[in-house]
Amino acid sequence: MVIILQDGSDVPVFKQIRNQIVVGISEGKLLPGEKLPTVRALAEEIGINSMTVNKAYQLLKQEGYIITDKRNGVRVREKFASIPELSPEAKEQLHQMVSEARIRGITRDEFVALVDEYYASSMPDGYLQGEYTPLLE
Amino acid sequence: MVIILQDGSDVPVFKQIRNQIVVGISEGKLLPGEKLPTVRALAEEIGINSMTVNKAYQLLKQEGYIITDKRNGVRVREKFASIPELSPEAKEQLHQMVSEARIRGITRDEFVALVDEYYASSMPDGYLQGEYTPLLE
Amino acid sequence: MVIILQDGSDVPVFKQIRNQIVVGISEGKLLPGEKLPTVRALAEEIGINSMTVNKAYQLLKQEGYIITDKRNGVRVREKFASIPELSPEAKEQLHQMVSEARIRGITRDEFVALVDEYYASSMPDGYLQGEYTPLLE
Amino acid sequence: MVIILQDGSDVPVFKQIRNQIVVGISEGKLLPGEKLPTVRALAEEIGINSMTVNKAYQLLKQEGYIITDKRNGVRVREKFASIPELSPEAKEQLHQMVSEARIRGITRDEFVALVDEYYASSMPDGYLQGEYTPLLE
DNA sequence: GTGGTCTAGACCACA
DNA sequence: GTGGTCTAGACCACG
Repeated sequence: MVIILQDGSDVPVFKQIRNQIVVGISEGKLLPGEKLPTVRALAEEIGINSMTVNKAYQLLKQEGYIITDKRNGVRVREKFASIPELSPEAKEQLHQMVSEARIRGITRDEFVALVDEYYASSMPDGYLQGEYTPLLE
Repeated sequence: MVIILQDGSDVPVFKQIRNQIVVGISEGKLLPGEKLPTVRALAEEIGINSMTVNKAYQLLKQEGYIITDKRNGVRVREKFASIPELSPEAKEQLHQMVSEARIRGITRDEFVALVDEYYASSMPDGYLQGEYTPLLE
Repeated sequence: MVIILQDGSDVPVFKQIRNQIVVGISEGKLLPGEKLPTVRALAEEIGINSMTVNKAYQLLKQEGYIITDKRNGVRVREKFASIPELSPEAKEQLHQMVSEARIRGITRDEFVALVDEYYASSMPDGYLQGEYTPLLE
Repeated sequence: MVIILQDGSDVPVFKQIRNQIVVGISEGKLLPGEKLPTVRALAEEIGINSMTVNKAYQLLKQEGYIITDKRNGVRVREKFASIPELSPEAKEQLHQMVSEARIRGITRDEFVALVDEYYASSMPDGYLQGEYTPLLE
């Protein structure tokens, strides 16, 4: 999987990495248990400092998306907990997005069509769910 | 309309103000053409530096949500263009949200239910649309 | 409140800081809402790099112990959620400690006496509990 | 006795082994004088490098939990000294745990209940005590 | 002035 | 060779 950094973005580099890996997991571009590049390798590949990659990995680890291990390096978690609620922050964000869409005159159906498009990209229901391994908020 | 600042939020204060005004417009708590408080008045009301309120208003003006008028102060725009596309940033944000929801095991229907809830809060179709006055991206 | 760094300790500096602040909150040496030193000030005070202090603060923030804010700097959270369960890691740690105590011949009563001693140092029941603001594991 | 390695744990492998053996002794799953598997056997059994097992055994030996004997291999110590004090590190750890429990709103009685549970799993008073054979700190 | 991010380069424990 | 920690110094957005 390739990480592509947006140049002038206001979202920090470490978070861009984190975001793209999360999307990758959701869409099956990163398989459960798959090994991720080492901190140093990824840093060199995308031309940034390894501490920044480290920061991204730490965040992903702490959120429960990946597992780091001296023996095996960094790997995508095998199974994810089923937490059928968005975080309050995500809900607020969605609320905000709907408001802006509404002002643009985007109808409910148009909005939902976009949601469906993204759901179509991600893996089928239950693909990642398994034994209880809670994600942190 | 009351602006409520979140205490420990990562969202900058000026953006919190901007966000709440946008939601207010979408949900009819701020009517088209309605006069907003002056920078200084709002700053005093919520107990922050007026530079910060100014920044929020500048952003809202630049995005086309409000209009500043020498005679009448700041007012909500009367009519908004119909731009039936989210901004690329918003789309990417939605993509990201769907991905994270997917990993949590949230189904398409559960997600859409949330969207519907927020659509129910906002004003009916076409409420704000009128003569062509494009929003800036 | 003074932070004292253990020199040859194998526990990382940023975690020592985090630990001492947590104990400080529990024992009332840091009051709810109290302002903590700035990143730079604390770094200088204990003679370490400010990124290390930053790391400690980030951790505390993410665990819900403190609130960082550009306006007000860093402050101890006002109210903590009541989560009447230790984390699985903490339970395992306690299990381990009891096992080692047992081998040393320390009786249950001797062990509990130590627990009581530490409980006596901390603030009374409900001192920090309030509206729901969940701690992260 | 079976050693089970936690996959994504922050606890180093050699320490996980050491910990489980200590708990095993305390709870009678490893009897005084019982022979432990050889380094190579255990390494193969749990699928890790034998250097790592060696490290665990060295630590256990240094702490006085096991005895290596040219003729008989590695055995659990027969009798342990009565040292009715936790190590300073363990005390500090307990202090830390009580502080965090306190902030979560866990009462003294709830905490002690957990301690009792672990004491119930371990062997009765004096089970391992005998002639003076001091543990190293 | 504040927290937050990033760099380049070093060192360490673990495996 | 791996992840993790720390440093010294720089820059940025927010307020």
